Amino acid sequence: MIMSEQKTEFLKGTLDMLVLKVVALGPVHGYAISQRIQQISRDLFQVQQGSLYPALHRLEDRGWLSAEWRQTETGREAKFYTLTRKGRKQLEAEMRSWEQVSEAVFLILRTE
Amino acid sequence: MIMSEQKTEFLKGTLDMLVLKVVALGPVHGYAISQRIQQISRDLFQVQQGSLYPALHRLEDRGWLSAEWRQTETGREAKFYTLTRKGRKQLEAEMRSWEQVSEAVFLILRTE
DNA sequence: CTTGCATATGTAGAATACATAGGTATAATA
DNA sequence: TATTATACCTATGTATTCTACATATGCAAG
Repeated sequence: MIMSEQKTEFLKGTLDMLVLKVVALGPVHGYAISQRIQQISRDLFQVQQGSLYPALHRLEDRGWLSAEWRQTETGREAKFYTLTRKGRKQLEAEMRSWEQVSEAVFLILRTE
Repeated sequence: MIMSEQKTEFLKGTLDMLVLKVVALGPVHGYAISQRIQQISRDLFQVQQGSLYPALHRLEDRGWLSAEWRQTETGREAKFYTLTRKGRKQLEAEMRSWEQVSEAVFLILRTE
């Protein structure tokens, strides 16, 4: 994941959660996932293909996503991903975890 | 860094910033840094020594921290770290970056 | 019709950071 | 005296991600 002209470190570990979240909005193929993440984040995040596709396979292997070849609106073959029930639970857990972490980080950053 | 009974992924990349921030509060030795991070985060974060000391050396190598052997209040020798000017700039940059990232992450998580 | 672009998926190799697990040594305390 | 808390350190393994590359299709412009 790239942050335009910025350090990317903070994103480590969030990719899976962000992908799960985008898929949770409805079945999508990989390419569209990276576009949506970029759009919603107002161009701050840009998921590289070399990060995205391994991540999708990883999430599928873990049973959090299921995949199916379908046609896109433009008539092309693409692999559409859907969130499984297990994936939804995982997403919820990760979101709770993220909130706790970001809160604790802010606690430390605010300390004087 | 450990999160009690939770996933640690989200912390990746934040360790340096948190360490810089704690050192910014005043000169401290490594062992105390890990304790403060744990205290301030209300036991959510627990920095392992195998993560902390390499991180301190990394930050020192980059010129963000300077180190000096002194005596602790209990009369023991310990390596006290101070934030350099370069380190302060780095910390400020990382904090700005973190805020942007966490905001963008929330943007995506909130999307419906 | 062919050139180029956006779309779409994938892998190999390297970099990085962190955790695990081990080690040394001293002061305090039981 | 033995154990615990303090205080430092490194070697190794692993997971994630980036860089770079490879492949292929649909469509529009010329």
